[in-house]
Amino acid sequence: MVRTPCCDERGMKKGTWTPEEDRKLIAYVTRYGCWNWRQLPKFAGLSRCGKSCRLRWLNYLRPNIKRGNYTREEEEIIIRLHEKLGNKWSAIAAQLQGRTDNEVKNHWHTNLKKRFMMNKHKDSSVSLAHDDHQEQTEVPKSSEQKTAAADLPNAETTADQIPQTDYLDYAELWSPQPSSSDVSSMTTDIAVAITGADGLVVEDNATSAAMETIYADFSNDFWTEPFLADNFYDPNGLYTPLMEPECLYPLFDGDFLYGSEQHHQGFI
DNA sequence: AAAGGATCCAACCGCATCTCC
DNA sequence: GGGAGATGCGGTTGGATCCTT
Repeated sequence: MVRTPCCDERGMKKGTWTPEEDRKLIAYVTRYGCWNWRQLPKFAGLSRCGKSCRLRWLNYLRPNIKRGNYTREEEEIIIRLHEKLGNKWSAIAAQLQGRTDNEVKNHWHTNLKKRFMMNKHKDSSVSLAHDDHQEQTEVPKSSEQKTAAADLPNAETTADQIPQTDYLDYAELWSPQPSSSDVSSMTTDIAVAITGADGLVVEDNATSAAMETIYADFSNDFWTEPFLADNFYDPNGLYTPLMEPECLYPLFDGDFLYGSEQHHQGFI
């Protein structure tokens, strides 16, 4: 959204991603997987560094990314895990299905931190002893973080299973915004979302329109025309990536990837 | 209505860690 | 074991948008 497009000294484009770039990246990763981020932009026809492609995919384009408002439960998990782990955003995000570390980090800095500190300040007037404990846990030493991370609950862990502290009244930390269960948009199934099926929400920002354009484009040429990377065919098979399941759209599991007419029509 | 400040969040940067040879 | 390259992670930036005056 934000950065002014520019190029670095090697001609690599920087700044905001265009719908066309998104389309290329989605097309490539869904078809070939993210086998090598360094090489990927070259084969995908992108003038971006691999790092930028990876970030864009992981934080924005990959499937099952939940966007929009956070639920009470999600905020509770973030607060509790942040107490326990510190700024281990990836570990925290791992406990929140569909949330990225970047998004969790942003949400913490823009919403939760403020309220957390206010609450902390309020409590400090009540109990200094508790505050001391909090100072320890809020900025854990790296070794302590590692230990805590090793103790992390698995992805199925609910907020109730995470140890609570006795000095926080989480009820005062909740966002005044409506629960995301009411209004949040979720790219649980991007492929379905872009079909415009009844009852489905799309992205609530400018990119949603871009995404629709991207996938609309698919109906025109992506599934019927050879992909750009095919033009770079390497007889040694170098271009052929390992298909990493986590890099694929769930919808693409099974026959759709290979052209199921039924799925194809649903997708478009 | 306009100006200025505050907020939000996508994206970049640099360092840490992992993996492979 | 160690060096090089790839990937992951957290801190930070900065422009768009929202809010207040």
